[in-house]
Amino acid sequence: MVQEQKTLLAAADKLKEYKIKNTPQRQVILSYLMTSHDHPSIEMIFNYVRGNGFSVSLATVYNTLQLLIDNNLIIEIAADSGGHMRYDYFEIPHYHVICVNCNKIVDVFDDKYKKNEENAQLETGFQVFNSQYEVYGVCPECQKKLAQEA
Amino acid sequence: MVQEQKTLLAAADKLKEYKIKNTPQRQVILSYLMTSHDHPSIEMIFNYVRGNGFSVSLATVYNTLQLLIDNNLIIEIAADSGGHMRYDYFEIPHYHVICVNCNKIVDVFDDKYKKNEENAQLETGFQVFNSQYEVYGVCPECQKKLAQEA
DNA sequence: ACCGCAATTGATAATCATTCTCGAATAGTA
DNA sequence: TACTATTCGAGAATGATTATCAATTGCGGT
Repeated sequence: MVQEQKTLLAAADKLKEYKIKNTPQRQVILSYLMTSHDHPSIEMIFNYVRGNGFSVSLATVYNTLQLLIDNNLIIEIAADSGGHMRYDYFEIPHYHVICVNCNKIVDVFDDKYKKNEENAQLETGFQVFNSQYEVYGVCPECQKKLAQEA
Repeated sequence: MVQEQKTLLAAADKLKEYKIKNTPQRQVILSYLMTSHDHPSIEMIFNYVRGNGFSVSLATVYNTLQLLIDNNLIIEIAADSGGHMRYDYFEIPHYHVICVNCNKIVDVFDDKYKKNEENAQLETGFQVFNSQYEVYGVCPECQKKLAQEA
């Protein structure tokens, strides 16, 4: 069995686990997010699904992503400059370091930031179920580029 | 001197400090963000400025906010459901606890989350200059409401 | 205090991401 | 296999954001 089929099955299992009705579109979108680490935009997801021989419309991509967000399977990242939302499968807690120059997003698998959730709950009385940490800076490549220009 | 005038002067000082050219519109917008703690949306800011007898267009509100963001004077908060961006003066580090039901935003003045910036820099080689932490949950009021409905 | 000019404003138009609509297709169940 | 609620999708509608550009204005230099 080729790798591609395995990840499709993994996605199907995950959908079943969350009691989300399975469709080819949902399977492909989720499997893409589960295996790729490129924090794709809506457009990238749309192109990926069509590029792999599945039919899909933009409306379906939007609907599916919202559904996965509501089920806490994925998160939405606001990559500020450029203004496009990006999406990320979020089984393992991690945070994002974002380059404000080229919008690259790098994962850091460290869940220390999650410890603040407890405190947030105590301070505010909110019933907390998730949190997100994002760091802004300039990536090594852009540091070089910007130094040359100056 | 009335309070309102004081905050306008404070905003003017801040603009000078950051070498941003002073205009009435910028002064009012910044003073609003500096003194209000209601994390306003674009629309709220627009209405506030007009409501206080200053002329302004939406384009100017957008431009001014982007300028203040670029100067790290304010930050943009993605209040997910509803999808409207909210803005917050950010001199004193704090994080936001957001109600996913009513979109209320509560400040928690605790900068422990900022400690992760150092690690992010080490892990990724990025030159880090800022970070943002957001917690998602249900506020006490909405907890009651949702319990009653069930 | 005034000049000159680069920067800003603002009304409106243009753009473009996202949501809506609703008939057709489909998944899951019995 | 048949049934029914759900989902899909093409295109239209919406609405937030950005672009345009002439008129205005802030401000450093004189």
